[in-house]
Amino acid sequence: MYDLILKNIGRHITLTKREKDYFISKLVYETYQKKDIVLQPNKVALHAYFVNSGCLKLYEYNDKAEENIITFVPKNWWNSDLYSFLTQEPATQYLQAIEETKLLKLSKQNLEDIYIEIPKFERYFRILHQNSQIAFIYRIRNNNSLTAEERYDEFVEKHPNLDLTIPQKDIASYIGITPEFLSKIRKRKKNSRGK
Amino acid sequence: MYDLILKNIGRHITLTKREKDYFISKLVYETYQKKDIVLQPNKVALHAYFVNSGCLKLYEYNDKAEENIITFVPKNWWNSDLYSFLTQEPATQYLQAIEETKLLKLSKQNLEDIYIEIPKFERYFRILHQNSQIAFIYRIRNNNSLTAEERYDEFVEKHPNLDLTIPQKDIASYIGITPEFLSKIRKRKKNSRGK
DNA sequence: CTAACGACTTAATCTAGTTCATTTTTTTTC
DNA sequence: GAAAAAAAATGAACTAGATTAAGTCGTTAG
Repeated sequence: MYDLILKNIGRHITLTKREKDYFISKLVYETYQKKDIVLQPNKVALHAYFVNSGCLKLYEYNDKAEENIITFVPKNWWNSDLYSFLTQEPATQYLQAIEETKLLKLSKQNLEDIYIEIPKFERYFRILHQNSQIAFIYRIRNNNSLTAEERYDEFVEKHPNLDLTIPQKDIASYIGITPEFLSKIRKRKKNSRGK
Repeated sequence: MYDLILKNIGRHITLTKREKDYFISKLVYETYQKKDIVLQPNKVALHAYFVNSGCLKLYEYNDKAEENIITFVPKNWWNSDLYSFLTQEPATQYLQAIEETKLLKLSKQNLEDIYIEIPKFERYFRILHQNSQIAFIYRIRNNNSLTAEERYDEFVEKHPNLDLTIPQKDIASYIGITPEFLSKIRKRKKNSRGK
């Protein structure tokens, strides 16, 4: 149950048995079914979530009432509405299970305690945020310089498993196009492969 | 000379006099003139840079040989080619002064030493990366759901000073449109204001 | 079992933004 | 301060992708 998260942490920092136990004692295990909402706007993001199995999507509605997928949160990743979690103001983002998903949740208060008790965790999360920042820069670059088709190719390459399980419209939203246009792209691909 | 950076750090962590001196001893002060290149592809990003005065731009060329502005780095911000800095592989990004700019540079090795000597710095950079991540998510959302004109408005609102000093084509690149179209947007605005 | 709802497809039409080519303005350089 | 170079403006033609609308499957709930 805690293997995955401990292994994840172990890639960046080394913990003693006691520290591991302390950390784990701060986590709460939860299971969500497909389409269950983990976090929603107007509630405060009291927790950060680690995906032990399954997958979440993080999204928001824009002023045109369109669903806007910010990112998928697959197994072995942390996420939350980061701004809300940081400031403890109401969230603007939804976090929702796209399949049966098991989470380990960590409250803001417990995390603050952990930072004090085991400062190594500052390093752990520093590295994670640093990596995320790199990934988001990469994505902004892609959005600005690739065509929709190229972005789709990248997505499939990066998440070969997700391409099958998640609704196409969610992929479309993630790469910033309409579902209709993604459908067109796929058709184009199928034809050019077929000939 | 070190006031700005110490004040910046002081917003997140508290240092003793000795720690401040230690930290400062690891920094190197440098002045760049307008258009000087601070970092370029195929060199390794050996340093992270703190802008003490002036402003940098961080950009990359895509495969169509177009300049792609990732971000501006104004006074009081850190930056580098983060991926190269992290892995010590050759950079892919340019870091260039857009006006006379004074930098404090910190080598990867010195930073590693600082993390060991003063672990509080893990916290400092954890918070900075966390904030950056939030800002990049916000920008991805804007790129996906706002029109070019709305993005331009946001840019001007957020960087009222930059709007005047940097070339229009750089703003266009930052918000992900062609310089011609930005020119058109500006004309439209001028006309609608004038009437 | 079937109604109904959501997801996907298709196709016609439309438009925000691009491309290309030319001219004007501003900035740089010597 | 003139010449050269870079940046900005303008406008016409074009296109990637959006919008709208209709039709086809699946899947789920009753």
